[in-house]
Amino acid sequence: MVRTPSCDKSGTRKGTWTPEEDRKLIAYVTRYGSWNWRQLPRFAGLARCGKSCRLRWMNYLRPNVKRGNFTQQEDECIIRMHKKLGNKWSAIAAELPGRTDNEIKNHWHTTLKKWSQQNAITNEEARTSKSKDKVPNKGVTVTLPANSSLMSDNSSSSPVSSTCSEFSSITSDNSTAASMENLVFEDDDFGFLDSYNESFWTELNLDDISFDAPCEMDLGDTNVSFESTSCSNSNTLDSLHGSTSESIVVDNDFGGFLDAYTKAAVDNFWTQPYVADMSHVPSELLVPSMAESEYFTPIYDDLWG
DNA sequence: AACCGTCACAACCGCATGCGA
DNA sequence: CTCGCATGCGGTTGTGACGGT
Repeated sequence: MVRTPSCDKSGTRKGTWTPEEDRKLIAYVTRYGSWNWRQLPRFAGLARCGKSCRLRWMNYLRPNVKRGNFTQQEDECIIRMHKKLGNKWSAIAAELPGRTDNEIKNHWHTTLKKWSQQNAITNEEARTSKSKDKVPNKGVTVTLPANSSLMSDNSSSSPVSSTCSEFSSITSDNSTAASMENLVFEDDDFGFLDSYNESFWTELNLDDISFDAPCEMDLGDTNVSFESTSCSNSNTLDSLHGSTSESIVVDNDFGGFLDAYTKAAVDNFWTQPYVADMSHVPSELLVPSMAESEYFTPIYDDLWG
């Protein structure tokens, strides 16, 4: 699942990002911001193109990126939005806080596309049979299969057919087509899953997932959790290089993201604005070899090492 | 145990778009 | 208006994991 690192002719690295590269990118972006992606790798000491840095940051390293399996609700939202918007992955991603367009796109192509197609066939068959019976058909129903990642081993008793009518089907009726953004999940909203599968919550770590609006700030309840259910590697950053067994859940405020690292960091380091006035950046930092210097290394060794 | 096909997903590539000079 | 640059977006590829034989 991991690409073999390689270099192109100009010496720019390609392929899988290493933990060390991630450290450098996080260190730079959290402190100075992404003021120019093309120039950033040079200043951050990364032998990567700006595009690659941006992609890595946007899809995996930035705060609020939610990892782990897609929930039933997310799956249904994706299917519904795709039906409505087509391959507008960024627009669909906007409806799913914490999910990236790339992740949604991959999930669609590997899983949901098939379901959707199968479902379309099923609906067509149902429509045909119903029309024979002269029964009105209201809207298009999308039912996720019981053997999905969420429905690992149960079938008829799946949440889809149980008490969560809000998500039990997806119709073309606009009145029920609320976006995920507008959905408020109370504890009870997932109550229907309680009787479903004991391993469900531990596998997905949904108890820490927040659907707060992106702009919502709640510093009093900052919730940052980096969880690993099976990986023995305690290095948080390294766990990013694991697969889907980890879920990284960060509430939607950047301060919270930074707070997660302050324990081991130099106290006043993180209190400085992460978007710095570059005129005050020590000149020695503004050279390609910056990251090879000792300037950052001790701090981030403490943070992640 | 070895092989093979499929799956999942990280990452790359090329084009589109936005914006300032 | 045009050009060039930076960024965003969607399609596609490459590779390891995994399950079946």
